[in-house]
Amino acid sequence: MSAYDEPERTARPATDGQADEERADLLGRIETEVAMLMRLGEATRRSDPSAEHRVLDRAAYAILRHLDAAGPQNVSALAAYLVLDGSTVTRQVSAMQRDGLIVREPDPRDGRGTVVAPTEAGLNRMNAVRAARARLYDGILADWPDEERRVLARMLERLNEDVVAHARRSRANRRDQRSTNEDLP
Amino acid sequence: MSAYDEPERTARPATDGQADEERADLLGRIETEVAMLMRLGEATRRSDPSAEHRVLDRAAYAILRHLDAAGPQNVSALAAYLVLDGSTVTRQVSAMQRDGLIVREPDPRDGRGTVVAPTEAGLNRMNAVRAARARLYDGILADWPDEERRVLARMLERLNEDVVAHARRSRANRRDQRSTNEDLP
DNA sequence: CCAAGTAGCTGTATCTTACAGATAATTCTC
DNA sequence: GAGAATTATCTGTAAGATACAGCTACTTGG
Repeated sequence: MSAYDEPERTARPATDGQADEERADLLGRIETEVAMLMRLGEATRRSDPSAEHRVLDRAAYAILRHLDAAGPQNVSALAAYLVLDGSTVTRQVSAMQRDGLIVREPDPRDGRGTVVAPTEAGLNRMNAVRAARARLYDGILADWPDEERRVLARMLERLNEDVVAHARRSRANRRDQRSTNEDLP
Repeated sequence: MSAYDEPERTARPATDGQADEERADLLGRIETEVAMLMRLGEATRRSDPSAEHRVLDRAAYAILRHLDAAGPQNVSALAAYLVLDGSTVTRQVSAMQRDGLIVREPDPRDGRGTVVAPTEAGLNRMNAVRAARARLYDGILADWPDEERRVLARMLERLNEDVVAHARRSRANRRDQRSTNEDLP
């Protein structure tokens, strides 16, 4: 955890000020664009005239996708994968159960746990939403040649990997700090 | 709504089925990653140990950036640029005024309007946040060589342009529909 | 000068998520 | 094993971000 405290870069060869500036500018551009993209998220979904986006909450969709891809899971595993608080997953899962999208059963291997599995209806709904979103992005990226789309996909995948990794690291850090603080009073 | 029942792909020229499939898969990947990135937004900001992110709301930051880049503006112009509802901007701007980040003056050229301008304090705050975010992204992208970062920035910029264009188009569409409907009854 | 349109504001509602605390079950330690 | 520490889930509550509908004040085109 000490690699974390250090701003990771102290004295630096003064030689290459211009390159440094370009690096800083790049970060600024990336930061700006990611912020914009995140802010636009809701607007984009709402802008989808096909209304399919309304049938699944953000987290619900992500949960179904992950259950589909990785099989039945308990709440904690979902929360960890999705970088969400357990309480959030619990609530989403409750709503999804009410709507018949998933089933919840006690974990046979751990009496505290609950295993969540998608239902047929849940998977159908997910696929419908997925298709609608694909159409939406096909519209947004109408002018992009395939090669560019491939590059975009690759970049986003790598970015997300690193964002997730970073979020997990920081979250773990914060947990540690909290429990350390609790010792002090 | 009938497109909904169909699993999205009926008879289709069998000629190029493979390329089509790859295109669909690409869209799926992009859709997945954008959704994930948007969902991660809050987590990422919260994960920033430097806490600067707390001092500015999402929209407040975007507003200051735009005021900085494009000069004083009235509320509507800000809303249009940021793809936000006017009421949202109004509220943000009120809070920002309370906090001394911007000043609001009647528009000399239009008695209905209000011109919003950043204060020194506002710009300082924005720059602090910007720097903190740049640090954050430098950490997230620690393993990325400059060339990759450049590609990422370019891709995100183009994606956002198209997302914004699409959101505006759809928004206009919806407005038209609404007013058309109003005529009917 | 009046009708139609526009800018901004306020009330209210929705969605998404987190943190803190409670409960129950599990695992570790001696 | 008995008690302590840990973990999984759930519930209560709160905060942030944003939109839509309706209001007032102002502007503008005939």
